[in-house]
Amino acid sequence: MTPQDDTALPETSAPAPEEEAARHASARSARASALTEDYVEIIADLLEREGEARPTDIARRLGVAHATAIKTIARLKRDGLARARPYRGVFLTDRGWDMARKMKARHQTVVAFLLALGVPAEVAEVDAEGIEHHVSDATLAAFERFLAQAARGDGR
Amino acid sequence: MTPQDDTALPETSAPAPEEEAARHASARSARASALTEDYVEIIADLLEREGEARPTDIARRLGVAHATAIKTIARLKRDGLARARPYRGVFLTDRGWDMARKMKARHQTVVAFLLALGVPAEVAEVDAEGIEHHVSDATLAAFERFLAQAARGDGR
DNA sequence: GGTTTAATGTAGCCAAGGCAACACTTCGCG
DNA sequence: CGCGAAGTGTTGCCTTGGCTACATTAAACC
Repeated sequence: MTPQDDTALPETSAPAPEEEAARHASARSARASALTEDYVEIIADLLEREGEARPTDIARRLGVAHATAIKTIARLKRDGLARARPYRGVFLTDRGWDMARKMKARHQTVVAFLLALGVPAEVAEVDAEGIEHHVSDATLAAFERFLAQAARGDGR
Repeated sequence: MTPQDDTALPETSAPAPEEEAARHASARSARASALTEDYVEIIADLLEREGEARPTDIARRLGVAHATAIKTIARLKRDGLARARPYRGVFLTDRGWDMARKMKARHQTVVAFLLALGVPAEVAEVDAEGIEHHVSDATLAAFERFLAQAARGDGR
């Protein structure tokens, strides 16, 4: 109940009301797509690795009950990202594949970036799972610049 | 159905099932706390800046209807993060202030880090809003190391 | 002091994303 | 070929986090 922390910080300037609202709206929307992106990414991975994506495997990978996965898959179908026929596995539409490719690249970049920063591998994987959905193209590009530079020998 | 995974592709290695599920569970739970953290952060900011935090202002900052804010505030109360009496504004408990301080520091670090990486200011603000909720202590520490190093003159 | 206006609160609706319980297909194996 | 196990699908329930519409309270201004 006591602020007490007014420790002479450079006092961030007062927020511009509309802009802050817009930022939060944007973060909310990213949060909303995050699950969809996870599903698509996992389905793509299963299709590539195993040749098929079964609801139970998807659920297992996500740590969720199979009923939940099936319900979400229905939404993916409704939204034109996946196709599926009863008992026949799940497939991606072209749009689904596009999203999957994008997310896979993004995931790899984020993980590589965190590792390059010195974050322990297990932590990097966990954090990347959350961060990847909130990284804009501009920030992703900055990550890549950093990686390229680090690869060039850190010297710059 | 065909394993075929012996091919020694440089491809990311097959996921460890339980671990991946745990990672996703972790990301889901971070997603769930994100909203709470945003509310607490904003309430703290309003209290420090204006001396009071009114539901309408909170709602405006978040870009949601006031009814939504009020409902969420009730949840914060239920969870022991805030206190509020009808028509008397919202206050934070000690736990609420703890969370607020943590999130504020985290936010500032993430923004500073992105800026240092060369991300444009507006983008950094937007991305930070999403990223800050998914950055573990270890990763935050890595961000701080980077900042310190950059401050020391980039050369290292 | 009464009236208008702004803020606050309440109610009811919706979609998402969880779950458990139950029913129905498929498929592998004896 | 049949049967049982594993996978799939359905149902109904819960909580969150949005919304609108309406009711109520507090504050501001004659």
